[in-house]
Amino acid sequence: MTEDTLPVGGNAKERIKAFIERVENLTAEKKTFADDIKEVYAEAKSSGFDVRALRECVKLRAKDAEKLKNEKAILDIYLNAIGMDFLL
Amino acid sequence: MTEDTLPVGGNAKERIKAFIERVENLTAEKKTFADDIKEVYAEAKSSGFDVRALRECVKLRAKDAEKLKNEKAILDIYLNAIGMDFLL
Amino acid sequence: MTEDTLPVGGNAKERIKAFIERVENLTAEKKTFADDIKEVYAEAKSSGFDVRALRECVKLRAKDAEKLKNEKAILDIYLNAIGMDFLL
Amino acid sequence: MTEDTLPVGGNAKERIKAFIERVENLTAEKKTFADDIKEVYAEAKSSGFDVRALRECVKLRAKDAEKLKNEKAILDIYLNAIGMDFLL
DNA sequence: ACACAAAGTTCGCGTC
DNA sequence: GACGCGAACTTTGTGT
Repeated sequence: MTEDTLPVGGNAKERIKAFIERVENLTAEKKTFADDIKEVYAEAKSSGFDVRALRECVKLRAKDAEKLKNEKAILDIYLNAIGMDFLL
Repeated sequence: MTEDTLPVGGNAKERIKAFIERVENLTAEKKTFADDIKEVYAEAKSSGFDVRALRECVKLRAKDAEKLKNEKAILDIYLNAIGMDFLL
Repeated sequence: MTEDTLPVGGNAKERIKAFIERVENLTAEKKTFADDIKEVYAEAKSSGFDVRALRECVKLRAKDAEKLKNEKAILDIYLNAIGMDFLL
Repeated sequence: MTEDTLPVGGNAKERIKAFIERVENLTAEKKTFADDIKEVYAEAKSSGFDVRALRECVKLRAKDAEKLKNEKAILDIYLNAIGMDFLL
């Protein structure tokens, strides 16, 4: 019925279903943690902390410190060039 | 030194660190599952299946069937209007 | 002051500023059209048309017809495999 | 043929086509400028400038200076809290 | 609070 | 093999 675009065999349907279900299960697990992360930020916010800054910290901590220093050094040059020294 | 933008108290630093670490831990867990999902698709692909179609199936299954039918009905009208009947 | 990360020369600052301003001007123009597009959709919506379907049509029209037919054929096989025949 | 989901009238097809074509034309214009922006960055890069920093400058300049100062002040507090003082 | 829309990030692909 | 390009997904912000 459907040759040529599928690794034929009578069980192609079953295999397709199996792949999809595996993805769905994993996606559900993943969502769990995504929701947990949101909760943490919500808790932080309701405690008076700045969520934007927290997110930024997380992002920065995920990067290599040396690379970070380099990038900051370069950016500072450019910021100075355009007169935005107040961000240095 | 830093009052006013933080829920003061000498332990603000510790609380900030705690929030960030909780997020980082959850993010790591989340990444685990994201990676697993990729592996499933990679396995499917190397088995000869079409990853794009699989992804689309997953996306469609996540939606409500009735809503899906509705949307398809409307889209078909529009596709017909612009002469793309071969997609019906 | 800034050696090594910049194509030196006393006018590096000016060149940086010039690049940035060129980008900003082009960005402003680009935004004009982005806004116009939004207006078109808003007008369509307020005329009773389905914006989602319109967006989908635009996306589909931007693709090659042959490729589109192929993709649809494959997707149909997969949808059939998972019993979502009502989307065929 | 298609009543109920459309602002009926025999010219619904024409109106749909018109909306889509307007969007397509505007999209083409928009793409022109997007391409121009890329060219500017490419030129800057081939002149030895740091594209990442230039993009960052553009982004920062688009924001309100006061808000920027505020955000930086807050972020600095948080960075200090987590011991990333080298980014101050 | 929910959905829609916008932005940023990531991934896969084609090119050189 | 790397680089840039374009598409897709995720996440964030907003408006209802």
